[in-house]
This record gives sequence, C-alpha cells and structure tokens, in this order.
Amino acid sequence: MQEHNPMRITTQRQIILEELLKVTSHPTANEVYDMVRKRLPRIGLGTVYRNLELMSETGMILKLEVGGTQKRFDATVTPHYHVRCMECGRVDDIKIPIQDDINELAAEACHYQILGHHIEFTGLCGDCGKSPQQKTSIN
Amino acid sequence: MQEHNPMRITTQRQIILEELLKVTSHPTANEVYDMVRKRLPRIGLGTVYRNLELMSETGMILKLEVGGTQKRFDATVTPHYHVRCMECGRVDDIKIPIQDDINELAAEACHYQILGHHIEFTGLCGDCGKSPQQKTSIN
DNA sequence: TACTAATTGGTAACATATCTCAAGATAAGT
DNA sequence: ACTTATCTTGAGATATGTTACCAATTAGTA
Repeated sequence: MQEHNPMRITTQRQIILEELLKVTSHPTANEVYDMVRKRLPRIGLGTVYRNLELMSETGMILKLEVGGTQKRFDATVTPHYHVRCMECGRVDDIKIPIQDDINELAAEACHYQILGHHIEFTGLCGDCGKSPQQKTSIN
Repeated sequence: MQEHNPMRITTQRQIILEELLKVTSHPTANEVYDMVRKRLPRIGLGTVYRNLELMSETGMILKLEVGGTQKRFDATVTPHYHVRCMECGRVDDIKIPIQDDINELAAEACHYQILGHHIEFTGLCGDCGKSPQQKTSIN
C-alpha cells in the first residue's frame, strides 16, 4: 500500500519553483506560466495554477492576495511587507521591521481572533514615477 | 452649453450609496447588487459596477482591494484599517491609530514614491472562531 | 519491470469585471 | 411644461482570471 498524499516531485513542479525563486518580483499565475513555458513549452496553464496553489498550501511559497484582481506568488516565505505600483501593478518587497505590536492593538479593537497582518504600501515605482502623470490618488 | 462632467443624481446612484451606508461590512459589487435589487429589481449588474467604480474615483466611497479576488466597497472614506476573516471572507473595520511613521520607513527602504499604505489583519471573526476547525494558517 | 495512484494537458465551465449600444432619464435653457 | 443635448441605464456580449473534468501519462514503490 502507498503512503497517503505524498507530493510527487515532477518536472513541472520543480521548474515552477525554480523560476519563482529566480525573480524578486511577485508574478501572477500567468506570468509564471510564461516563464515556465520557455523551458516546458507544453505545460498547461491549469498545471501552473494547480501547483502554485498546492505549494502555497504546504507553505513552500507564499500566495499574496494583495490589491488588484490577480493573485500573486512569492518564493520568499519569511514575513515581509510589500509595495505596489499604482500605475503598473508591479509588486516589490519592503524590508522594514515587522510591526508585531499592532496585532495586540487590533485584537483589542475588534471581536476577531487576530492571527496576523499584512501591510501593503502603494506608490509609484521607479519607472512610473519618472513621468509624473497627474493622477487622482486616494489614500 | 452644459457644464462639463457633472455627475447626475440618478435613482440608481442614490440607492446604491444608501445601501452602502447602511452596512458596516464591506460588500462586493455582487453583494451590493443583491442589496440594491430588493428596492430596484430591474437594475443591471453593470450599472452597479459602473457606479461603484465612479463613486470610488470621485472619492465618495472607498474601493478596497484587499485579500481575496473580489473588490470590496466601503462608504467610510476616512483612513482606517481592516480585518478579514480567513474562514468566511468577511471584512470589518479596525479602529487603531493610523501608523503614519511607517510610510517614511518604507520610502527609505525602496525606490518607490510612497503615497500611502493599508494594513489588513487576518483572523477569525466571531462566528467562525467559535467552532475551532483545525486549519493550516500561514502568516 | 509492473502496478497504482498522483499528476498532467487540453478543454470546458465558471466567476468576476468590462464593453457596447439602443432606449430612457436628467439637467438646463426656452 | 416643452425641447434639446448629453449622461445614464439595462441587457447582453465580451474579456479576463480561475477552477473543474477526464483520459492519457508519469512518479514512486514493490
């Protein structure tokens, strides 16, 4: 009889993880698909979604549900914050100390059992900030 | 000649705003659609999307792009943070002081022009926290 | 090597959000 | 109140992002 639910090491999974580790950006499933397809042209989009989801469930990678409609994925699993460009949607890491204390503040301010938090900064990235197009920026 | 671009006051817009003001949750466009449809059964989903988007552009309401794939809308426009239930997806306000200082920290830590930030706490809401189903909770 | 269950690729289905456009409604002037 | 110009609506079509389905393939084990 076989062991229950051991995640098999497939070429697809390996390459998806490898490609994700290569970049510091936070690609969407589609972007990962494009990256992986250069090495595995026949891979299916479903496979990419399936595995990104799986790997995020097991904690191998991080699924970011930040602003914007698409999910993004991150191979850096240690807690950290993000900044998102309002113009192009790009997401980068922000290395500032984790604000542990605010969890307690929050717990006192609501009826939730607080398990964690995430901070997302918004702004303009290096490229988009150069040409200062007047945009109504709320928050 | 007519004034340029004055947002007209239509029944649909009024009711959408009224319904949004009634709730403290942060409904998705679809949820707003359901709420509004009770009073305006013939309203189209497109109209709801269109107007929520419009109203958020003019600053009348707030468009939250928090975790989860759907956009959510909030009639409270003063800056505040949110908590999201990992179980049911519900989103509530958290009334803790705005952490203004971290914007400067962030600005120093990256090459973005920082314009703002949002903190989203994750946890279990009153209802979901009661029946402690063992869930793998990352972050 | 052969077996068994997990995994894949391709496609269809689904969910969410936006676009199109004729018909209807609003605001301003008469 | 009537007219007109323009904005807005509703309904469906379309686009985008994600998941489900299933026969064929593959990894891990004996």
